[in-house]
Amino acid sequence: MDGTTHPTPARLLALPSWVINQAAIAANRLTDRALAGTSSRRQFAMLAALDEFGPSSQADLGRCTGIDRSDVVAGVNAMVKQGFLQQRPDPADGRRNIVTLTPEGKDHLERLSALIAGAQDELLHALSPSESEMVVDLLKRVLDSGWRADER
Amino acid sequence: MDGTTHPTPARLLALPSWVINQAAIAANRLTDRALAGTSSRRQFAMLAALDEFGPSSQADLGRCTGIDRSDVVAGVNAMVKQGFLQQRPDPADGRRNIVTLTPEGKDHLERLSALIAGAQDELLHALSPSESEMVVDLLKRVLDSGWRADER
DNA sequence: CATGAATTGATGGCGTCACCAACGATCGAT
DNA sequence: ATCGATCGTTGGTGACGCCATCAATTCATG
Repeated sequence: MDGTTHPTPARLLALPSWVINQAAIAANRLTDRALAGTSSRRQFAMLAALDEFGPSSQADLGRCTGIDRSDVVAGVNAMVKQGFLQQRPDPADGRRNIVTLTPEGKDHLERLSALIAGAQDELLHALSPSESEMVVDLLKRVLDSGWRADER
Repeated sequence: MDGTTHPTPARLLALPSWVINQAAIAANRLTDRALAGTSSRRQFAMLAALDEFGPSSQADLGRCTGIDRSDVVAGVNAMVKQGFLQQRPDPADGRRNIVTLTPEGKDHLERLSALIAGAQDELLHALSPSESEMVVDLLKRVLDSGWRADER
């Protein structure tokens, strides 16, 4: 190896899973830096879900965001403590907690959303808008083809 | 929320970073299951690099695979212990260790390669070959546009 | 040649993440 | 009334990405 140049092995570049993972590493690093400790990506996902679907149980929250039930707990607790979420038992089902987005939570969501939007631009500045759209659409089809954690 | 269906929030589907990350989660899960404890993804990357570039220092190994120097150590030690790698000091540079792929390591690499190839097919079975190629090419351009860990 | 900057292997640690197993409580269907 | 499924919760696991630091060594500078 040269020492000054660091080419990537062709065997890795030929692996979609490798390339996708490296892209995800870059994407996560950029968004984490953009968020800069204000919140985690997971919490943003939960806020976004609550904003779009309204009050939900924690299990539903986890399902639509792809987050494990057990991991939703910590996120909900933290954001309740911050005043972004409200948690109350479901009167119609004693098992469930109904989680609601507070106005402060909504504000926080919009704040985070702006920060994350900037990260997207950094991440994809090498691609044209139509190319960016193409990557996203293709990857969405990959996701739709299955392979959530519990399935299969 | 419905409880039986679990739609993904549009705000997340609109984020390239989110979609890429979810795809990476699926990709990693599939490859990890394919490897099934025979080796880690990291170790495969290191084997692939050594096979393609020949004996390298640990630092170079880490650079071309995107693995931190400190994490290369553990991987090398483990694979030396397994007989897949050989480690000797560089006579020309007292700081470096020269890591070499053994014949057993080469065999192991090919074994892992076959397992991982299967995972790629599972991952991308919803896309045509040309579409798969397109995703990979586009993501490679994203990677080329920078954002390795130490830069910037 | 002497000095300081840079690189290397290595250790230890950090926080996040995805995931799993289990539990008591509760609900639903039979 | 019973059994299976679902809920929130706890606890834990392993891999991962990353960082700070260290002594040893090399290299570039004067």
